[in-house]
Amino acid sequence: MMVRMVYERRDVIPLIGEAFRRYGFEGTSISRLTEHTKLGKGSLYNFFPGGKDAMAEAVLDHIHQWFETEIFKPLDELNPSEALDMMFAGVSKYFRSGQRICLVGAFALEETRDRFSSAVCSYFDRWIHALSGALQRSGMNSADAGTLAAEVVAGIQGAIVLSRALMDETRFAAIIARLAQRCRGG
Amino acid sequence: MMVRMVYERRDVIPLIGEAFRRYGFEGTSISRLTEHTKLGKGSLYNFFPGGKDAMAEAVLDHIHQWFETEIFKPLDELNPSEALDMMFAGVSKYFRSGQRICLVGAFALEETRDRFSSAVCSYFDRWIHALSGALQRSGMNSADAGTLAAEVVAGIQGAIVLSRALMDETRFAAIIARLAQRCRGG
DNA sequence: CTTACACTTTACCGATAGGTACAAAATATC
DNA sequence: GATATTTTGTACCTATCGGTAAAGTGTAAG
Repeated sequence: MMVRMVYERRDVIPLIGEAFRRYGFEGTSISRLTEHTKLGKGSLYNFFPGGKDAMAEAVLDHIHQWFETEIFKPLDELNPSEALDMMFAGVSKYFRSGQRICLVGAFALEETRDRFSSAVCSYFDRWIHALSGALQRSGMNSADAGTLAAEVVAGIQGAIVLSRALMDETRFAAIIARLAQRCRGG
Repeated sequence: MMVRMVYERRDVIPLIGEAFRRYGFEGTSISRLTEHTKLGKGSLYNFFPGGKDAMAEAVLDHIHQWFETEIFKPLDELNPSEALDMMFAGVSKYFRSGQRICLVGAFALEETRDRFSSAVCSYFDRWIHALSGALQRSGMNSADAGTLAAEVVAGIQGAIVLSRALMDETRFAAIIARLAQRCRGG
């Protein structure tokens, strides 16, 4: 077994993710990634023999894992009220009040959706079902919980778009607050 | 004055817009635009001496004009209930139940936002204010109307993201229906 | 018919795209 | 320390990128 190196595959995935966030999938060139990761082309293709597509796949998987442990699992297992607080606080921090985009949402809007459709689909599907489950455990009936869950997940995506478009972080916070309120039955 | 030709500048703008929608700004190459518009490179640069940026600017302007006459003006001038119906019906048709993306929203997520920030910002600003005005005329107080307007515009953007991610048009319709219901005070 | 101008076609430009080849260097195993 | 394996740097490949130049073609006004 090798001793932990400064740059392993798993260390470079978040850096690639940030580059995709900033420039989009098409707008991120390999040479831009070498600057951003401080890794040569050879190293990049050594870690990701599948090229840019494989990098995107790895990034999407990494994101899904983060949400799985930080958001989805708590929604499944914790008591609903606590889990909902955790979710809204978690996404506000993760998306930096809308200044950091949701890469999965951005991919859904691009042509790249077709290339990574299963990753994109499973992320949102998992989120909605986890949220819907928590809402049901908090006393909501199944149909209402499903509708509200989809509404909330969509609302978060929309809040990112809007706060970035208007370059106003407070928009994100305001919309998130309203969504949280409605989950509490307001 | 010249006789109306088959391809004028204004005829080609929607075609360029559709290409941007499908492939994104970075993903749309000039050669792809020549195929999509059936115009040579020379013709394109004759119509848009500023290149791809000028094309995007023209497309954004064209979109804003469409919304101005079909959505924003009615919200300003018609009676609120009628204007709201028109808005929800209009966007559902325009975005083809989420299968056709909002280019302005997509630009807000990309790096291109910085290049076209004023067009992106004014589009959403205008929409929110027009909607807020209609909601106020329907009896809502100013603060609530402003909050709900932002929520609805964000919700529409989120509905596009979600329905595309899940490849399910019915999601779009369901979320739009709920947003409409809340505008009617439900 | 001629002149003027709008439009199109074609060839071309340097830069950069994603990707490969391969030798050198670093590291791990024995 | 010798050997096997990973990791890295560099040079290189073809294709395409956005954009330009200029000659040619069509149309319209005088």
